[in-house]
Amino acid sequence: MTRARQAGEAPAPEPYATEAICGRILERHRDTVSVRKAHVATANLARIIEAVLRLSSRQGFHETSLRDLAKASGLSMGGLYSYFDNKNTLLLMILTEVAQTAEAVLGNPPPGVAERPAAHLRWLIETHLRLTEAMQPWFVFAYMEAKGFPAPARRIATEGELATERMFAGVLERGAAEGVFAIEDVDLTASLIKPLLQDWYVKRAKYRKRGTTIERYVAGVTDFVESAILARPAQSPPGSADRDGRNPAAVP
Amino acid sequence: MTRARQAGEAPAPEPYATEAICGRILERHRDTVSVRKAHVATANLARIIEAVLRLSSRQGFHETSLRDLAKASGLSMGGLYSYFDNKNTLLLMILTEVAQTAEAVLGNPPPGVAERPAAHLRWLIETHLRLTEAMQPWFVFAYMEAKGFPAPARRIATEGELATERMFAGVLERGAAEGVFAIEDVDLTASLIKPLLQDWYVKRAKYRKRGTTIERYVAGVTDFVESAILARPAQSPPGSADRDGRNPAAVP
DNA sequence: GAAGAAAACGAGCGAGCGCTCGATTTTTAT
DNA sequence: ATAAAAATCGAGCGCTCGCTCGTTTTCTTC
Repeated sequence: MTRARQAGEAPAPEPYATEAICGRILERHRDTVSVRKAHVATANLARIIEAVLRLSSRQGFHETSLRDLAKASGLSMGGLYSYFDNKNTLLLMILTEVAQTAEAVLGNPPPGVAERPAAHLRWLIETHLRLTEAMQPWFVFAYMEAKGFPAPARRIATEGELATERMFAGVLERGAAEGVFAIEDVDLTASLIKPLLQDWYVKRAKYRKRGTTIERYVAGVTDFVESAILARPAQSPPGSADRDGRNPAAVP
Repeated sequence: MTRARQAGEAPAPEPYATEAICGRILERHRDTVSVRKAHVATANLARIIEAVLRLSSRQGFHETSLRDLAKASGLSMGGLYSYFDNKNTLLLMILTEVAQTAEAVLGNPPPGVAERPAAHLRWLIETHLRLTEAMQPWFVFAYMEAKGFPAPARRIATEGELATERMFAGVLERGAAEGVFAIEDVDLTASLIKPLLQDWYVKRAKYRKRGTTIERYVAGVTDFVESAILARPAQSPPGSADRDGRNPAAVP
């Protein structure tokens, strides 16, 4: 996904800065961006996307008019259309970048990790949380704005989600086969881990207000998940203890 | 919240049918609804809300025009305005109903349950899941559409969420004090349980496609949470096992 | 079944939307 | 310095939006 930089160009010190990400977007959309000088195009695209992420987080993408966006990004109405051919394309640029980045980062565990399910699971949790922290506005946007759009945009978002869920399911499967994890339903368990990770960026404001650090959250989720699924050799299987409180459902 | 019905009126057999809920909404908004005959108003309000929930789930509330809504509900443009004074009020009607129902149902455990934390936690999980299942379109709407709206609507939604989270924190706190639960950080754990419950209605389509029943999901979440937090007398505390795979974060 | 009240109707209003395109400014090359 | 090319500009177009209000239909009552 990330291409090697040309010699002489300064190496990006911060690969998840808006400008760096927009460089990658530009490569993927050279045909829709009519501005040819790369550094100008990258800088302006970064201002546009920074603005659209900020405005959309407040009022939603649909409710963000191109006039608002022009004002916030410092370009004119017509100027914007040098960077995308219509508003939907702008949305797709962001969604595909998020999906591709997530797949590229989470799909490449460091050597030695993938072989040990317990370590791999740990790495997936921590890396997922740190990636979404570094690109928080992007992931929130993808999560919130994917709904209610023409099929292609929706597809990209849900496919991306399923892809990472499948990574978790794969690790759990291998761990269960090796006897490291004790899991009844692998797919369901993978489904339950996903929202624990999404909560960190979807409800970021709540955790910020409480002063919860990412280190604390990583540790909390890791402990929670491991306590739930790690095989405990000298003990009865989970779910068999404390079977008292079975109450009739209050809702018919 | 639910008032006693007048004698002679048929008792509602299904308290979470759209019509029944709309009856309650009507009581709360008698002043904004100009139609005076109760059964006419209830029926039409139900058709309006059923339509707006359906259309919004596809395309979002903002993107649902009142012309679409008029067509889908079988009323005219002007007719709609006999039931709300502006589009925002319609949104607030739904949000407040969801928040009030959740608080009323979850805040009233059957006698005997609230005294035993383990049973109370179980009841909260199952009741939350069954309530959101019975009112799924309502909860999805509240979750998805609360963003990007004037402060009051946003407030209602986030307050409702925090209220139920506090119920969980309370139970966990009591259980930890009694030694039934082994929990390091009660507030963080309560925060982690919430998204497990929300996932059931937010990603309902995924679970439907997989054929996951609500019974299966209730059991899965209950086991997952209990395995993570139930005190295990004859064992080392959670988080101390398998501390090998600590890897450096891949994301700076 | 006629008269009054209640409810429903839908064309029309101003405003704001996404998008275009000829004019203008800035950059590059000679 | 100047001309060609690239980039930017912003008023204007057609359209849809939320909302109104005089008219028509339906229901109630005697």
